Amino acid sequence: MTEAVETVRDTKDRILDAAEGLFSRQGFAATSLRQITGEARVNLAAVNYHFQSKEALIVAVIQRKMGPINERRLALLDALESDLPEQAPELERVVWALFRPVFEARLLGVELGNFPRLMGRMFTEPGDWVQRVLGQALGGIVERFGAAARRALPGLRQEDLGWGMLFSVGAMAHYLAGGEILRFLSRGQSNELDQEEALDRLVRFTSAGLRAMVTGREMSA
Amino acid sequence: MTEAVETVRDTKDRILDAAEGLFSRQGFAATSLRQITGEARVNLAAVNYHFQSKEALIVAVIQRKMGPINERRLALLDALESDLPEQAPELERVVWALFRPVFEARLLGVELGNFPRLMGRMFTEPGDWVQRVLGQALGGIVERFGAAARRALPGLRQEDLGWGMLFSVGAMAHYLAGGEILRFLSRGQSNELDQEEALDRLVRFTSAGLRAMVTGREMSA
DNA sequence: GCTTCAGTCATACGTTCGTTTGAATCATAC
DNA sequence: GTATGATTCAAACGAACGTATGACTGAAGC
Repeated sequence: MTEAVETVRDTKDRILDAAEGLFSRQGFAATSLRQITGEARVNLAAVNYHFQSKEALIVAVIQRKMGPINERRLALLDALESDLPEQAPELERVVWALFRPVFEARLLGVELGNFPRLMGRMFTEPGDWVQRVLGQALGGIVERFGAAARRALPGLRQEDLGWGMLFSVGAMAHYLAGGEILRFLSRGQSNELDQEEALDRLVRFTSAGLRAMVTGREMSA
Repeated sequence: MTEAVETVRDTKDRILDAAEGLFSRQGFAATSLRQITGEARVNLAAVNYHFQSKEALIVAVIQRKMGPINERRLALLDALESDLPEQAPELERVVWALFRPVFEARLLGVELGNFPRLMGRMFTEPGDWVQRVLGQALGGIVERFGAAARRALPGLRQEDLGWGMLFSVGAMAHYLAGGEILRFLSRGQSNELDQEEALDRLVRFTSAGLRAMVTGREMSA
């Protein structure tokens, strides 16, 4: 009985879900609307009806999950800072607040689904406008977490922070997007993708890397 | 006088050069053969004549630069190990030998051109067969450098190494592929892309991260 | 000087792409 | 029950895709 009725919300969400999964596995350019509507079992024209274009669909896919993730990030950082109002929080805790929301299976009732892997792809996805959407969505996040990191790590210059963030985001994105390559690099020794262990490892790796970015500033040559 | 004669080598290389640049900027799927032949100023059919297909062209683009890079990597590592035959080389030196060839402007007479950026993209590129080409090209490298890293870092388990390599490759790939995002993350403070500084930063970041992967191995619950 | 053959060229093939159209279908309100 | 507005549907659009074809070009071999 329930399956006979398919509301608009069903259709839009089914499109978004199918698109998210296919984009994460194949990338934006290599995924056709016919694949998406086929997997979502909706009519081809539904994409251009509910969204206006393929490009707008991509933006919708990103924004649906990116907003809640960023809210959660800020909430975690707020909690950290109000926990010890006087002193700066430990660097590991700041980094943890940045990465944790991406690893959470459920997020304020929002299933992440295939979004983490898609998020990993986005950062290296070609196309100026994808980068623009990403930059717009991350603007405030970079500012807040950058300030927190510099408070947690005295001596870290703005320039050092930029490099550290670049590498950290790369490490995260690569893990999230990584399919077979993890198993390959570790030669089968790594355990199956345990989210908690992965988050812990990532936090430790990037925190140590960030610390190594602060230098005594001897003139290099 | 020189421009009137265009040999086969000219044509094949012009295709490879144009393809490398376009692939690195747009990705494989989003780049059409007409774009490539247009930029290379050769006939459309030349691609399917000199290479058999678009897919084979991609493989050719990758292998042209990947081989020399890996040879150079092994040469640098050999030099390191024969330098101090008794003791293990410092971790930073091992990591340096792994990354340095990608950053070198000239490499055994081979111009790297747009390949570094393409290399950054490849790791997150969708498509099973791209991953297969990559894995095949990197097999020996992972083995040799993994062993060297474990000798440089006693206590680093195979599992730890797998995670560390995953994050390290991600950091490298993200920097190489990164276009505007570096300037964005650093809020305009970072200097222009200075290859030497970038390599130094990357080595410091990933070495510190790798060191943080070795743990006392208390059962994590 | 004729043959040979690797290379280049314009052109077209069949397919798939994103998008559009207009009719059919449905729930809701009166 | 009939009108209304939103949604779904099959079908088609023109454009762009990767690939294939066959004629043309030019230097090398004899």
